[in-house]
Amino acid sequence: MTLKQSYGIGELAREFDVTTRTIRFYEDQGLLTPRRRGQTRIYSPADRVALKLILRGKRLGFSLAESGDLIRLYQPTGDNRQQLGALLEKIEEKRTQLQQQLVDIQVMQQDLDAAEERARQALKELEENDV
Amino acid sequence: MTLKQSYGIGELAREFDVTTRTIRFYEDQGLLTPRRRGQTRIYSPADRVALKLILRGKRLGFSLAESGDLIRLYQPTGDNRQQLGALLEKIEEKRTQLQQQLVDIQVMQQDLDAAEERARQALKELEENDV
DNA sequence: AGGCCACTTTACGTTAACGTAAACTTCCCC
DNA sequence: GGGGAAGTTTACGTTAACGTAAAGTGGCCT
Repeated sequence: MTLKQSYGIGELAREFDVTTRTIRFYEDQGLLTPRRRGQTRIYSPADRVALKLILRGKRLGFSLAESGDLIRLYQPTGDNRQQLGALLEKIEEKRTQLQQQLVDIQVMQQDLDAAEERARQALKELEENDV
Repeated sequence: MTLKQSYGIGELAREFDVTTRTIRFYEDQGLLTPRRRGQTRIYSPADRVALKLILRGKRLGFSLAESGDLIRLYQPTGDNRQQLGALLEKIEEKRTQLQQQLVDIQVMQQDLDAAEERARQALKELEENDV
């Protein structure tokens, strides 16, 4: 048994812990493109991947527009040289941004280490005064 | 010659490339606490560090409230056990979040690698049709 | 048939994080 | 003493990313 090949909106909502409103909003923004059965939305595995990308982007502070860019980086569009060039530029740009974020995270982690150390030290001193 | 020990608002704005409006807004939110000379704001090195923290936080998608938490992690407040405990919890929480972000970044970097590879491949095929 | 889901559309409301404009004060310079 | 330049307060405006309500549709169960 391989992957499921279609999903309902409630199903996705539960899986990723977002509201159906949110999912429909992303469609409004052009980030998801479900087909319809009657008037009901049916989502493909590609839509599911896109949603996953969006939420990952959110955790990193990306705007929906930025996540839209990322999604498009995946869609192998019949491209000419112009577009492929622009694409490579965008990729490079994102790479730079991610690098910066990596550095930011590392610095913050060190800051947290220091803060924890100070807190533990303060606790220790309280203990000693207790004795 | 050591560090400067006070800064003007315009000075900070230029250094960090934000508007003075933004800096005053952060003060409104309780994230900066400049003293005054007359009616003019004078910022301490601590304020400058706080501002740096805020902007780093922004690059990682933190809200101002979250950055406010981080700033407070630095201010060695005369603490009792209760507060120190809560502090250590907060630190642990942030740590977890940063870990998740690290993973997210790594996955995205791999995705970018794949996207770049595909783009380069598409370019190559265009070249070959040109010959 | 009645009822209960899960789904739909439409539309107005909300919050965060500033932008933008207007109308001052202060200081410095010529 | 007139005019920038940089600072200030007050206040309304704006954008992104949804929340929230209202009213309707379609299936399935009993």
